[in-house]
Amino acid sequence: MTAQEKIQYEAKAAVFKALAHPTRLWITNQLATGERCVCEFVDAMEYDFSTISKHLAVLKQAGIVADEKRGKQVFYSLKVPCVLHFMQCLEGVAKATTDQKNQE
Amino acid sequence: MTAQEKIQYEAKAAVFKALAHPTRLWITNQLATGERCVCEFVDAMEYDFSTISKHLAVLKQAGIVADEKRGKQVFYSLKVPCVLHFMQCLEGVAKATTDQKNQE
DNA sequence: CTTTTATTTGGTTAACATGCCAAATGTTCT
DNA sequence: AGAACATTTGGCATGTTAACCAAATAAAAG
Repeated sequence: MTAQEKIQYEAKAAVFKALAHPTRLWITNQLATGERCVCEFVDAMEYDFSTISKHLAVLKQAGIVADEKRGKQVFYSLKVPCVLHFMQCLEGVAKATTDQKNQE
Repeated sequence: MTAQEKIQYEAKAAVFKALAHPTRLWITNQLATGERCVCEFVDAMEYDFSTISKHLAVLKQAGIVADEKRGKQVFYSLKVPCVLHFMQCLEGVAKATTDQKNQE
């Protein structure tokens, strides 16, 4: 593996890492149908404002979402729609692992 | 979010988490063209046998790869090819973040 | 059956992630 | 300007991850 390749894999791994949390995955999925205000996420989840805000910062930093301030509110939107396709593909994998857990 | 949905997102996040490491992403990509023996990964990377083995265990646990012992060696293969498509899609995102880093 | 080869498992340590609270920032309304 | 609202930032406690080394297992060869 060359130094260049290493950088490439690190960059891609960072994107996976940003998505590797149920809350952030849920947020991403919420953006499938269009932009959302931070307040909408907070209302729908049991978490603190600051917690949601930090999750959004992680997604933004990874280049997965974009933010735009309009008035007092901040709206987030999805920059990488292919995440949704991949999530769909994982439907089966996730089912297998949860079934496995239930068996134990 | 219902309890059922929560479980779904947790299961999918677990898959992202398993892929969220440069070494594991590289391993996954190596499997694109077919199965590989553990020893091949160790030869190509600078890491310890045990380190590689643990990365493979993470991928296996997540349902991303399958393992098969043949003789003294263990061969790993890719169970979820759509990971490769997604990695390809991330080409652009990863490039943007590395460019951003270079600018700093 | 002992040695060699291939791989996994256990233990340890340092770095990182997550959630909450409190405080800071920025925007609109009065 | 000052109050009120929406969001971000900093700090802290707790839990998790990643790497190495050493020891354990498992198959094959001598």
